Amino acid sequence: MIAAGNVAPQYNHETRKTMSNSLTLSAKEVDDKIAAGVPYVIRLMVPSGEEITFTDLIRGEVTVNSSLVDDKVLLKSDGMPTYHLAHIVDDVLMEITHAIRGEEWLPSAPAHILIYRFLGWESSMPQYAHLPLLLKPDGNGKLSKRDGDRLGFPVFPLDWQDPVTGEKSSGYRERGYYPEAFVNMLAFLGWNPGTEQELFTMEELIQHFSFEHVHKAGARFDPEKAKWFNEQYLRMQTPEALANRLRPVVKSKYNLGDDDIKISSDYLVKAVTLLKDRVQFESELIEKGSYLFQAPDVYDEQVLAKKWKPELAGFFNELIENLSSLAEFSSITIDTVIKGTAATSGIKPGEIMQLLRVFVSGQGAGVDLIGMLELFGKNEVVDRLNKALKKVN
RNA sequence: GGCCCGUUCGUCUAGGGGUCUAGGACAUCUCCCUUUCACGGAGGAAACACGGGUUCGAUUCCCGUACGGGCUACCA
Repeated sequence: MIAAGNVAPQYNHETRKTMSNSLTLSAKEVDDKIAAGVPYVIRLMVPSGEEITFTDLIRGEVTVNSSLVDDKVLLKSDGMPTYHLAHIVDDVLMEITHAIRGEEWLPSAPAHILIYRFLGWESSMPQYAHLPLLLKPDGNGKLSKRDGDRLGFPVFPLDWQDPVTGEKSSGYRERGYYPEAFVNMLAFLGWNPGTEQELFTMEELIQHFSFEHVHKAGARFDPEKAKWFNEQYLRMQTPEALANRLRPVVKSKYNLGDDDIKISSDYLVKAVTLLKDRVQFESELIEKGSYLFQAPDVYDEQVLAKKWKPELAGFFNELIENLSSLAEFSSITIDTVIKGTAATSGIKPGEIMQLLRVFVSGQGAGVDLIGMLELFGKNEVVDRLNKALKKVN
């Protein structure tokens, strides 16, 4: 089993007879070489023409003829074991019951079975399960870390920098995926519960998982579905929890004081409630809802070009006045005032609703308008309206 | 190239001889809701790779072909 090996293509039961190794050299020659410090490796001597059968929990019985298995290196010339030897020793010492790994290990599994056998450890051999691989969303081949940054989704759980190449890869956590969503999404790539339930907690996953329901073919990764899982978990968060996590972000982004109303629980919870069902990530709360925390400086040009007419100034001034005189500033009273003012001015609500939204938020589309006005409160709304009117006139 | 594993809507998949007119989800399309955009609701389009068997009957079992994936390192 000892070979003075360099690069050796196809080192197996056939070719080893033609190589310089402990099988072809005399015992003395071998001893001399070792004594002389000639580097060597120790290989597994695979028998020829033997059927090796093992049970894979996912694929059932797999049979391979040993002649097809090559003489794997077990101990490298530096004395370190290869994975082939190491994982077996580890697993036996740790009393591992199930060896679950990717399908790329399937071809070397027969060699592993042989090692257990030769070591007399067959009775402590774990059960093997070879999981299907994750494939690229586009093109061919298995998913690799490069695909992630190329296509804009993470591949690793956490941000990671290759210590050798210095190459950086973004992680799920840093991209804002909930750990629960990540686990749930991953579990469904290749496995399914056999029911129509898709959202599983870790406890449910542990309870329901079974190898029989693992699909055999590789699964093409779908970034859209991954986002969908996160969206589902975001929906499950309470507005209070989201508000608490949003507070420091809003505070520092807009440089707010500790007692600023915009980071009060009341304001934040209402803002989050308005935003919650429109986003997939917590980071979008502030990206898509920035106008809830800061009055706009720019106003949607397209909407303005299409809807704004100088004649409307009178109406908006009147609206500001009517809103100002409101004793109770609630969605019901706000709604009534807007419709009422429009009616007395002979203006259809359709003409001014979107303008109102743009004046107050800068954007042509967004969260519920009336709810947003109520959230702002009377003074803020009046201020924003005056500011906007000054700008468009 | 050789060997191993696989193949149901665009994608993830259910289904394991008749109940399949093949189910769900993501994505997509239409409509409703909403004086916005989303969300939500309703509906639509969309698949058993192909060829041989076996069988009264194959998406389901067997074989072949095609295609896909993996392995083929003193890496895991």
